[in-house]
Amino acid sequence: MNINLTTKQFSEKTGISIDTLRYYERIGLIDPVERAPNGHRCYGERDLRRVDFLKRVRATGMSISEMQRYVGLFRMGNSTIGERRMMLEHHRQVVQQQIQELYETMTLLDTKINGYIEQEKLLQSHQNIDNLCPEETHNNRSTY
Amino acid sequence: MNINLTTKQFSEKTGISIDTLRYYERIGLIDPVERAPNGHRCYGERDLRRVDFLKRVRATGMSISEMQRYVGLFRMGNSTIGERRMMLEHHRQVVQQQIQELYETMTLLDTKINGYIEQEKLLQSHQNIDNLCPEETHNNRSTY
DNA sequence: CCTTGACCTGGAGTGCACTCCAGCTTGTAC
DNA sequence: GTACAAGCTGGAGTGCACTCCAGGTCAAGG
Repeated sequence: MNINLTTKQFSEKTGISIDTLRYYERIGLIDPVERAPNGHRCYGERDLRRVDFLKRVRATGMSISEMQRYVGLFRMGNSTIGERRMMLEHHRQVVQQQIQELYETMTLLDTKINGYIEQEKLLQSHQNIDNLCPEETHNNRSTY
Repeated sequence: MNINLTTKQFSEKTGISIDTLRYYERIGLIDPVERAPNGHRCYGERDLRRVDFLKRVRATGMSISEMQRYVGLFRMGNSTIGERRMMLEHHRQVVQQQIQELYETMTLLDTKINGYIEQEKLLQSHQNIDNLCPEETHNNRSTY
């Protein structure tokens, strides 16, 4: 079951660029990757699981330095489990808030989209009567 | 009903820093704000509505250049309504995907948090029997 | 043997979205 | 009347998270 991927393969599999992978290794987000005899990196399952995790938290707004802190705690062993749990609980809250905000924005977008659809209909009908009241079609509400 | 706010008041009301407000004006995201006789900015309702909108889409990941494009279209009048609607529809999709991703991450976080809680309990009980099997408490799974 | 392409390293460069600064004017409080 | 906060401008600086680059090694194919 052990996988053994080249940098390129691993990059394609994770969707993270080669440069970013090396960067993550440099700054300690992933442990030094195993090397083939020729010095080339040899990514394994462990790396895949870790990068998947990092990718998820990164994509949901955890900063690099926070991730570094988390990984640092992980390396220190069991004594830091409480702290790690607290970090994840904190991030969970952040994620929760983001979801809230996104829903609110989606509602706003729906309202605006519907407004635009209405305006488009109106413009259509005004066109049909040969643009008799152009000023009426120029809805100059100040809201974007 | 007309409001008339100083830069500072407006900044506090919108939660956007003074510098950012002036920056948004500079790059055309908001129209030149009215001025008091002394040259100081005088933010009104129109600005408030617009900034609120910008803030929302910004917070949900629309880039500055996209916002500039949208605002540019707005300025061009009714002929761009279709395009604006399409932009908002596109952003709606982006928002939708973000929500999806956030939910998935939340599930992951919950799993991890519960795992940590279990481990904490285990450590607790091992401590109670005076750490007889320390290697067992050192759960060395390779996943962060 | 030579080219091609994937990989390596350390370090420099990039783009985004602000954020800060110097040097100025203006308005209010003591 | 003088301190002091708040405002103004144009331009420079910052921090983040990558991303690119020069200059090199190595392995396989023609």
